[in-house]
Amino acid sequence: MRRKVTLKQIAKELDVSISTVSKSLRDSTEISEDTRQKVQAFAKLYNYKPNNIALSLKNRKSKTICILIPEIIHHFFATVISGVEHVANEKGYNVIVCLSDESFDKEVINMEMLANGSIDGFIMSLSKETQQKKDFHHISEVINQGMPVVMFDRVTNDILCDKVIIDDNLAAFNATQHLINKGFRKIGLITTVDYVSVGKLRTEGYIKALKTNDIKVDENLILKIEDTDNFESQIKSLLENNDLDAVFAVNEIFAVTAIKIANKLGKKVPENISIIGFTDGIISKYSSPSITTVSQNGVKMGEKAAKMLLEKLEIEEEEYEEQYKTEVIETELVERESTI
Amino acid sequence: MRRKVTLKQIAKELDVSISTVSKSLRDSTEISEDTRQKVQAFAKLYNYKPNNIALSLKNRKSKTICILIPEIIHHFFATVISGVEHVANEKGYNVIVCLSDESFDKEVINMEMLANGSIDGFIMSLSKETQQKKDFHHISEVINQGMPVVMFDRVTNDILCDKVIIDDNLAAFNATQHLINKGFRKIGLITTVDYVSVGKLRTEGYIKALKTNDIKVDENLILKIEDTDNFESQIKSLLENNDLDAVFAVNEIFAVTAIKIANKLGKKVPENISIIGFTDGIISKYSSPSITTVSQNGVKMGEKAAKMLLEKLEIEEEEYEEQYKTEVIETELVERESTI
DNA sequence: CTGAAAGCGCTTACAG
DNA sequence: CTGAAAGCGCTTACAG
Repeated sequence: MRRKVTLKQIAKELDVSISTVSKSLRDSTEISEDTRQKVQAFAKLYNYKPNNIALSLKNRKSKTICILIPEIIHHFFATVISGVEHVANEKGYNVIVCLSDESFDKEVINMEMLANGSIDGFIMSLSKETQQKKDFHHISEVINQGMPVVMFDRVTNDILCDKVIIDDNLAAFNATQHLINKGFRKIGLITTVDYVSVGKLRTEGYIKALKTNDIKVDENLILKIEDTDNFESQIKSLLENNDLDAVFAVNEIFAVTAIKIANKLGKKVPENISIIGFTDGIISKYSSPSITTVSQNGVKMGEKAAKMLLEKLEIEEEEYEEQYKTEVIETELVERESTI
Repeated sequence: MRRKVTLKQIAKELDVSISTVSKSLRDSTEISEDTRQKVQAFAKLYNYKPNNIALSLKNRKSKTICILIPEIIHHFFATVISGVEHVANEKGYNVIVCLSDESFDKEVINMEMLANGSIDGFIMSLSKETQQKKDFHHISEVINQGMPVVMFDRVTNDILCDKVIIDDNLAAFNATQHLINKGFRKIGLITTVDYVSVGKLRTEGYIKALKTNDIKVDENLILKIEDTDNFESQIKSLLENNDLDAVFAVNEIFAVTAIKIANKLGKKVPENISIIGFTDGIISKYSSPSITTVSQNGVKMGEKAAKMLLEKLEIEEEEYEEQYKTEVIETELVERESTI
């Protein structure tokens, strides 16, 4: 077991100063061709690699960014990570992934822990609990310290920073309009409780589409799910008690569950009831029937968020101006087998 | 925008030495109650947090580990990350997630980049390309430097280190035996090419089960898929050209695709053909019919791997002995609707 | 062309 | 009880 070699050791071996070694390795013209070659050869032989931590301390940046998300099991977040990772790696940045598990406390702890030099910036999507509490002090604190933050998907207007979102309202409007265009009027909505920002926006888009088409909004057709553990029975009641033409679900789990329950109730999808989901994940793709869905393009969101963050990190402090952008990523309706 | 406060600044403000500040904050008994309180109050007011990077450099450890995986989009890997993250966070460690994208080069670059002080240890699953090349020098190099590595799932016998695996052979044997017990004899296998270690082991388990039950192994019923882009047609031929009773697929994508194709060919699952998959992911759970599958328990694998790694990290260098364990995580057959 | 010094932000053995 | 010094591993302005 041979420990990593340091500049100091090389200097000692070669009987030169540490400065000379450092400069030689960085190809400084200050150093004679001769010494440079000697040092470089030696360094190569011993497989010298500069210590990242020392560099971080010296440069006051870690070349590492953090993506802080509520859950990794959700396919959407996994795709975002994938997008972030690619852009970051390309620019020589590492990515720390942190999970808040939808908990406010964990979100705070994670941010405080990493904001002390470990990372250069955050990409984050709010936990449910944070959205509910509307307490964002941990985020504004980090921003106040001069650390850039990019929020995506679950964002808040209470914090000024770069954001990457989709137009949830419009996407939901379009999905609903698509169903209306097929001639449906009794369209159910399976959504989340209102404090989840994207759920609320999607609900609004649905309502707007109905109103635009002079369809009366029937609260009985709107199911707001709070608890992700036991929502099957709620969906069952919705489908049982209302003779729906179609359903718009704000995520793919709700959509696929609706299909399963419809089947059990003897309603064929899409013959008897059409279903549209949200988020183009593997469930939608591999479900039978495969699910027509609003494609959210997590990879693109991640890439964009990473690009925005790195841009902020790369500009010199002097020319830094506080100017925040909100990028809206295009969604598209992917038609599959769950709609006629 | 107010920068993070340092010991130096506090020292200056309070007109004491940096050492005194440092000791006060660490509650050293060397310091008078008075100074201690004064310093602590001031630090709290200015929200002082020690700089992680400086601590890392000083302590020669970063309290960060890396999980290096081929893909994050695969649900299995996402669950492993989740397990690793929980255990690590509990012990005050951060987790860097790196993706090799199944590429040998990316795996090497990632490891070399992080092995220089950024992290204290690796948890990893080999990329396909690495398994194919059988080139593991990057891993042995890291281990030689004294950095602990824990491999999981896709491991190799060529490297001595801690490992967390499932008994792929046995799990496949059991799954196949389950089908045989139902009275099936014409059982197809959809697997990967042999250089993917787990694919090979699962293939062997399948063959062993057949042989144990005196069923002739028919190579025509074994489909080895190399390219994940275009395997539908291959599965289609398999199902079309052979009147199978059942299919054992080594992952859930293959399993769900088999179901879809069977449906299209007019074969009902499970009435006409039973299907068992591998990896208990969301696809298996939400597919219609839901899929009977070998549950791999990624969370548990991740937790175990993290525990093993942290254990190595926490023991003192002196008492460190090179002793490697291979933990086998139990699998279980989750019966659902795709088998009779 | 080479090296000593200062510094990034911290800790700690040692001196006073 | 307090502080100066050395050190973690590096870079770089400056002196010689």
